[in-house]
Amino acid sequence: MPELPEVETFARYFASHALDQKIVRVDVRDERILGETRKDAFVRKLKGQSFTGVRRHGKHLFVLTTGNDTWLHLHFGMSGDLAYYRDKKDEPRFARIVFAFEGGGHLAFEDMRLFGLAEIVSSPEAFIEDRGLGPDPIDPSFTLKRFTELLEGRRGAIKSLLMSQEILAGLGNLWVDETLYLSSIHPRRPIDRLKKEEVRAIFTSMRKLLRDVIERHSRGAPMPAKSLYEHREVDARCPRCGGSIQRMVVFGRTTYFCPGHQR
DNA sequence: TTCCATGTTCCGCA
DNA sequence: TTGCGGAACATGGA
Repeated sequence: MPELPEVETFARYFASHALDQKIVRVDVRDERILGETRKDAFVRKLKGQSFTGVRRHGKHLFVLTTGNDTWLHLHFGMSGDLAYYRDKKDEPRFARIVFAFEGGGHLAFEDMRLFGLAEIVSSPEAFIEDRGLGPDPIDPSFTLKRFTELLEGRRGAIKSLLMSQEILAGLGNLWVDETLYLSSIHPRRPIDRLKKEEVRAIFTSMRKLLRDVIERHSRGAPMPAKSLYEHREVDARCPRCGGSIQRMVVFGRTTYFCPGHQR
């Protein structure tokens, strides 16, 4: 379940379970999760090291190791997850990489659909630069002014822009829909026809939503009953305006919205 | 059996 | 140059 709030949750999980323990074994169960990286090189870089800290940018997680200039980069694709456990019988079914630590703990990087990626990178900054990723929307330095600048001179549907990682890094299909639902903006609204106060509404709703979802994940709390998330179904009744939830395709993705209040 | 899935990339077309 | 539609990737789950 990996968009920005989920990856932030993974980052915290990683930090609270898997830091400062010597990696005694690296089991790559399916090499396809390594992308272009060769398995022996991957194992050589990590075995005998410890993880010492985590960082996140958008949907990307970076873990610093005691090796010089060695960061583990994880992307969770559509179905990636982390699981820390001591007893081997608790290993997840779709574990693709298992790190075994001195002391008996294990961290599995699981990913049923294999769209995820694990690789070694020299630094998060270099990776972000190479990939051309946009700013992270909950970074303190990301302001309404910067958001407004991102929209300048652009055309097309607002949903497409919010989904584009080179513009803004971290939102995906679910939380873009939720952001626009909260902002009362139609997913296909042309960017150049957004009023100033609508841009502000999107910015505010997006940041509040992302922080709220992270907080809910940390408590294991469900989304509010009035969220679109709980009503992603054609003809469901909109809990905000009583309208009828509809579905369409935008940016190649199934999009739920309420035509009653999203204009 | 068929459709759908929280992501990304590549290609062709306008 | 920008934006968009479609397909591909891999593997379930309903």
